[in-house]
Amino acid sequence: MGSTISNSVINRLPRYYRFLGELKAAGITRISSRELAERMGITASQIRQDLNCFGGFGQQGYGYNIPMLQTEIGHILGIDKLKSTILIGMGNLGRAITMHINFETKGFRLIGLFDSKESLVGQVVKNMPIRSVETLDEFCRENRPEAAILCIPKAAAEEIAEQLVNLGVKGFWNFSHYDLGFNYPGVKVENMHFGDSLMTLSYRLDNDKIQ
Amino acid sequence: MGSTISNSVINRLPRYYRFLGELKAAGITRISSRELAERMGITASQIRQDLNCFGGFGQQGYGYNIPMLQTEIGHILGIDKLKSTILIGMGNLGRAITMHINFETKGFRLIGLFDSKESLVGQVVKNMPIRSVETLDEFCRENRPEAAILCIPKAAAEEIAEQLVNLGVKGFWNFSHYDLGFNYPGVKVENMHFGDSLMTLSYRLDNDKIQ
DNA sequence: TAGATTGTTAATCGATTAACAATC
DNA sequence: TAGATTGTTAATCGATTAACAATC
Repeated sequence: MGSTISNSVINRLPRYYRFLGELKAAGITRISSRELAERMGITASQIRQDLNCFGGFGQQGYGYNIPMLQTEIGHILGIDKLKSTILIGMGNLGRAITMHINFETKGFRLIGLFDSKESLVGQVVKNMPIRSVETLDEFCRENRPEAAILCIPKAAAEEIAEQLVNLGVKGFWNFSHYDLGFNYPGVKVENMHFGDSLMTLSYRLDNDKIQ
Repeated sequence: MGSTISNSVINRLPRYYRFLGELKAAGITRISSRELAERMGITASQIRQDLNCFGGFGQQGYGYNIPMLQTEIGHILGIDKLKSTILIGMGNLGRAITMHINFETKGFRLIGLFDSKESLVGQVVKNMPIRSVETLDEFCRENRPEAAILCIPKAAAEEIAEQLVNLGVKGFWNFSHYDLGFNYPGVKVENMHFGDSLMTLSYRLDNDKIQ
């Protein structure tokens, strides 16, 4: 096992996790691939194929045990292994993410907030002080964050990403418009490109009128 | 032409638009598919295939004119046709999106902000008053928004989405954990599932160690 | 004209769906 | 046991890459 799982499969796992969580919350304990497929709007084949990348979690003639399957998928996603994370850029967006996201249920622990604006430094958000980016090196050498969240403009992101990669950061949750991806091979990047997503919606609204 | 363009192609268009914008800003006026491919980390074939879904924008022996190509892609994306949009849910996230996003350069015009919390109603953000969701029907019948941004929890999203679809909203930028997608055929949805993205990053950090 | 690079067709690759034997 | 549903192999479909003739 290892790195042979396709991106398409990995990107679907969180959605499975979510649907199974809802079913569990509704008190349902068992489901067939056929029924789950129907609820999710995909095919039963795809579900069985996807799951069997990681092992046989079902039982013939019965289906899948919902709480067990959810736990397994969470484990595959590594959300039970909290990874230390810092956030750079405490503007509107950074602040909202800090407040809004439940990191602990998604595999991360937010341990530091940073901004370059001196007027923000020292403010406390979610029980953490906003630190000066000047202290980033020191903080990282002491606390060894595995991941970083970039809520800063493109130009700043280029600089900071370089610095963080050198400090051993292995993964980025990237809200900037800087395409980190292929500049640092080996580093994992998940892009949240708001603008790209909006433009895609614009296209769909103006085109494919039917269905 | 019309609805025969694959999602893969459409999802790549905003990134082309972004890269061409940067090249234009750098004062470069001309580029070959080979060189653009190199900069973007994709193949030249893919660029030529993608562009030729919409027409021949290049010139043999020369390449592509950067400003012209960017304008064309913007036009394809429909970002030169502003679509009226409302935002529901003025918590941390909704507020950040209102402040942070440049809607006008991405095909949208934000015309209304809504929240159910009476304590927020009347507050002014970006020169717009936060309105009560009670007034949503009235506002939509008067202003006919084409799109809506959902920054509310799943349960609220289910209700509000139903209401908005009935009021003629044709597209959703969805930050909630409610999977609108297949409940309303014909309605366009772009999901921004923060949690899903974070979990995917978690997987990548814990797995595919090499490269 | 010769060189470069597109537009486009053909070949390859990967992902999704269908089918079915294994088995609970 | 009979019925149901998985795990898995085979078939199909779609997307990406390669190749090359057209043409600026």
